[in-house]
Amino acid sequence: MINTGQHPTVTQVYKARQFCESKGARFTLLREKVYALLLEQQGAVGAYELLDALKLTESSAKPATVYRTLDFLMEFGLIHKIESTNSFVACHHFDCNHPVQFLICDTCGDVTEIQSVGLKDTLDKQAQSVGFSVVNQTIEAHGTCAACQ
Amino acid sequence: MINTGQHPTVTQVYKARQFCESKGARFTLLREKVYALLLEQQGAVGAYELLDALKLTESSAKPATVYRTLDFLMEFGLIHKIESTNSFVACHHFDCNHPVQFLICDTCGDVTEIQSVGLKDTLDKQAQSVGFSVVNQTIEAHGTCAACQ
DNA sequence: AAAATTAGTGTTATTATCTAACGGTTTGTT
DNA sequence: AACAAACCGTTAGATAATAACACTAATTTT
Repeated sequence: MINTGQHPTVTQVYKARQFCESKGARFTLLREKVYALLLEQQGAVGAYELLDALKLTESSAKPATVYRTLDFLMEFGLIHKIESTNSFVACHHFDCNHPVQFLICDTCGDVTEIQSVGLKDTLDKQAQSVGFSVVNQTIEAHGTCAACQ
Repeated sequence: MINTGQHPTVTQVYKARQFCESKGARFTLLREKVYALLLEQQGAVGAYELLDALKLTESSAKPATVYRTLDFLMEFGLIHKIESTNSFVACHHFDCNHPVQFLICDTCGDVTEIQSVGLKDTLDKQAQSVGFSVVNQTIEAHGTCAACQ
């Protein structure tokens, strides 16, 4: 790690660039900006909220701009979509290949990512037992986080 | 069970009416129609697809009509929303109070409901271990069903 | 280096999903 | 009968997402 002492977002963006380039994908300025914006958010953000933020430095940004960029970032696992709220969160450990589940606090909006292999396997096995082969999972829990109780 | 020998939908609608009325809720004609329509579908249906079907017998139906009705049916557990596809499925065992997870076949569109208490508990415990208290869960697996393999 | 190909972006338009608000009607309660 | 609550019709609009096409930048091939 070269960027020791940098602002967390800077470090994370650097990691993301390395990661993308190592896979032969281009981490363009637009992609960097969107990823950085998501990193700065606490909780998940809708695409249009993100669009508004992006417009501050990219006046030409339009819905398609954002959705295309989000698609790219999702494809490489740099961000995740929260299906139950149609919103997006940055992922901090795209490099390891863990399953993903979310704890979404309905009070403060905070989103915690957990990576339970056990949970994933349990669902896979349940599916297997009825002959269903799982390609991807959506596991999201809504409730109240520790801080809000 | 009084309706022995009836068409499955008829029986199920009857059960739903009993269930709602036992809870002091009105199972109106509109609600019955929407629930029956969902029962007849295989797989999940979007609200607008449902709206089109409903219009055949309820020409005044509008988006709000459908969404209000879906909200009611969800509140009483007669149907479920599939968050990852913004669509809806009828539930056949609203009377028992099991957790719900879905297996969604991306090939044929079929949706299988499973009720794994173990899966629910596993997620609850994972959440608890970080002080998060779960109110409701969204668990959906996409992949290929037995018939499509 | 030029040409060809691929990937990325700008832009316009449109579709899909969902909700707010208000008024009238039906149902249940006092 | 009067009242309150729940339900539905209707209009309007908000929010979420995609299609299609032209143009530009990067990469690969020749």
